[in-house]
Amino acid sequence: MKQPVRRRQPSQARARTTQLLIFETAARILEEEGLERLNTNRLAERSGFSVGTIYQYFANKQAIVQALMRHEQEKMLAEIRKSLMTGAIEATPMDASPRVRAVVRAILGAFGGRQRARKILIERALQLGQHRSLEHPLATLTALLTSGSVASDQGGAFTLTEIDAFVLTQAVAGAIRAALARDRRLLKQIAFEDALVGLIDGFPWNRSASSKASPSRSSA
Amino acid sequence: MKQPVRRRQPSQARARTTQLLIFETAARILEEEGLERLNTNRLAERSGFSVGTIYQYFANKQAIVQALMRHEQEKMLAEIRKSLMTGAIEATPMDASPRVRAVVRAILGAFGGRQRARKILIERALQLGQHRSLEHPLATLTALLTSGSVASDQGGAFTLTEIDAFVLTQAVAGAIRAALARDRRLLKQIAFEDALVGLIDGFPWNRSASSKASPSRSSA
Amino acid sequence: MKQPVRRRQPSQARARTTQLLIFETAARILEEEGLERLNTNRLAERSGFSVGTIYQYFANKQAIVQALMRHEQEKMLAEIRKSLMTGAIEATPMDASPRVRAVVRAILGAFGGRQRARKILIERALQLGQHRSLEHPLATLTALLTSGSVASDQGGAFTLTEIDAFVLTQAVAGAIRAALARDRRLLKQIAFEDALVGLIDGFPWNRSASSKASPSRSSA
Amino acid sequence: MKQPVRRRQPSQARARTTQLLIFETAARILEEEGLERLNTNRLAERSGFSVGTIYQYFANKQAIVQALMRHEQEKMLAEIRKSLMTGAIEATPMDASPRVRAVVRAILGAFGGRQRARKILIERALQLGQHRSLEHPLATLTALLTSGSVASDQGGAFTLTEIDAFVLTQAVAGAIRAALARDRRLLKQIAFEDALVGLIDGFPWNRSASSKASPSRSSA
DNA sequence: AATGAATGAGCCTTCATTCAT
DNA sequence: AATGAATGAAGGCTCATTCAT
Repeated sequence: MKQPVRRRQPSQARARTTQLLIFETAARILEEEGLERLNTNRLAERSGFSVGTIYQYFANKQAIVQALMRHEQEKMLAEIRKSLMTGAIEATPMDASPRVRAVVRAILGAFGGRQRARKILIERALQLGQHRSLEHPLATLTALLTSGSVASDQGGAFTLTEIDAFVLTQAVAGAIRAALARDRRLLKQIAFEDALVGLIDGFPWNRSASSKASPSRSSA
Repeated sequence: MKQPVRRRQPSQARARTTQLLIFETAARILEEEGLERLNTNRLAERSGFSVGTIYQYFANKQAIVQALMRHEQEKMLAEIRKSLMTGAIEATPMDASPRVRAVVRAILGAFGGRQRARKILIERALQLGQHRSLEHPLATLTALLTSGSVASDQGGAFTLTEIDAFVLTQAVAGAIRAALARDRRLLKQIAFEDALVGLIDGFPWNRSASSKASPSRSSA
Repeated sequence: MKQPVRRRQPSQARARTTQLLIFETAARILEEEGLERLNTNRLAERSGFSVGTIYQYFANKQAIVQALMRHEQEKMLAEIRKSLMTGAIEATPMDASPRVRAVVRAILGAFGGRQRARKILIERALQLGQHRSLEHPLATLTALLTSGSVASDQGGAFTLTEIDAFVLTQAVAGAIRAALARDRRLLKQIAFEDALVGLIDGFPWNRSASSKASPSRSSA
Repeated sequence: MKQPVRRRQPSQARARTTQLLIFETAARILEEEGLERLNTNRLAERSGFSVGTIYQYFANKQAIVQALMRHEQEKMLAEIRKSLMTGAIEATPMDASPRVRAVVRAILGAFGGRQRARKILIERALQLGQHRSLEHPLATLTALLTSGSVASDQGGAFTLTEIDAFVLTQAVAGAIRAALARDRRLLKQIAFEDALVGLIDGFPWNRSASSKASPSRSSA
């Protein structure tokens, strides 16, 4: 209904900080009070900024939620990227592939661990038919996985076929989504993390790297 | 401030019709426009009744949604009951157990096939912590399954243990819930129906009856 | 369902003005149209502000009425305080104590002379069981009367015992309340004012200043 | 706004009963739930009649309240009349004039002892500027008192001047009204009744009948 | 005579958004 | 850049009143 007003492209450091604080506040409200209580006045109140300021950065309420979603996805991707590059975490003893676990942790720890907020944002994105934007980080992850820049735990670099990468990422995303839909506390349980690690770790990509596929799986 | 006002228990035929029309309209709005657009004014507008009339049947907005949920559940249960009693549907050729398929169809066809509405209502019930009320129809179904009144396709009556019935019903409900969470169009695909039929049909209940492996399947 | 929302503490000059204008309008509606017509829409209409603005200052309708009551009481108290300090008014010839008359005028002139509004507000406060808050200004007045800071017309400062002050203030309040209950036009008649002045003036407190009259009282 | 619809003049016994039951219910609601809760739907619910029936007897809500007021006043007058005629009550020992006490009791007992309802009705009548209708029963009482048909306790019949009757009735009405305004529980206290009896009994009418006026009063 | 389903104006309240400062 | 007072559309709900049965 409104002509889209050009919003300030935050270039200054302060401006960027302001935006981050708004995101942080919004996520907190979502997590603690729910979607219904996320209104611009409350956001202004809890963030310490005035409504006016908020509207200096976002065209409208919807834009806030969408930008928050994108922001969290980007944070998650950055974490995953880092994990893939370094793979350096305190590995659980007997852990087949610490790098895989690092990725899983990055995914599960996304949205600052705020699972209620995560659920709400995903739900909302689906509602608005933004399946695409939901898949975007997955696509990026897929690109990473297939780019050949990933070092295997056995020392050699390896790549996934696109199909394999797709299936793998969708499977992980699906499991998380289902857990959110059923009981979001699942995401904080180590058994759930283990299951995901197992899922990824058991995937043929590792095996194919070591050139020995699991027979039981191939017969499945 | 207000004490919950007793609402008219519709006794006249007209009143009952009105209530059903309100339900129908609410479900339609849920399906076509979403939860956010389900407000009393819109409901009045689309149903053709005035707001006042609506409030003669429901104490408040929340009560409408809850009553709708209960109503749909009851309709579903009635359908299931009927299917279990007669089992007479146009069986798909090669169908092992037409009765099972009838039940599955009743479940999948519940909510008038309005899967978005179904999803919203389930979501909301879970949000309100009404896991109990969600399980109520399943419990009833369980009772039916364990009551011994169900005639097997092989001619003899048989019963499920409570545990088995619980697992079976929860499994079906879980599959449906997951499908709703992921892509509600799934529920309309024959493959999904087949999978559910397979799930139920393959369940040990049949086997235990003939105490060997399922003959119905081997005959399929 | 709602937790009481903190309303803006008006800090800017404009905000304060707005609040006063809302009070003024509310009082006018009460006086001219009665309690039943005091609704937020009408208040918005007559004040020239929007409903939204009104709700930026008051949590709900009830809060408006209560705040108005408190506001009028405070105005009255301020007037009384001033009268007690200066006592300088154009004294009616033969007037024993111009200061007393000033106080009486402050009391009678309270609520901007809007006696219908005054009656409604008092009635309502009593209905809500807020006898306490009704007595608060009287208590303050009592404190003033017993604080010793009041200069007598005969030159010496004097004080009332708490009991005497209580009786005196209650008597005045009672007379006014009764007049409001019977015929609020009474409050505008000079004879009524005279009667109150006589009541106060004839009260032993003056006499005790001249160190004769009832010794038992002065010793109290 | 509406053309005044002719309402049924209740001629049948049942109709009269219906009307009385409506009155009774309205009074009860007023007493127990207050003016705000006196709405036609509630009235229908509590009386057991349908709204439609109520509207068969009263043109609108206002008419109900007014008719109730009139009805209660008439009941009170009838009681007074009876008291004046017979004077036969179980007289308290030492009671100067049992007839006077009977009248006082009739007045205080009016409205079925429902003082909250009484206060509301009086308040409302005043609000609507119906001072006239409020005075009507008093005028009738005055007429009774001046009609010479009242037998004195000393045996001879006597009469009041119109002025005296006016003052007397207004005084009593005023005391009651003030008591209602301040604390309606007063009306149920025997001391209050005593005070009224004393007021009436001490009035010169009795004395003048016995041709000895009270000296203290003449000096007043 | 009686019923009660239906009506809808009107009230309270919230919140996204604007704009003067 | 930031503020926050002001706006008003929109939504929940009540209740006096009508009318078909």
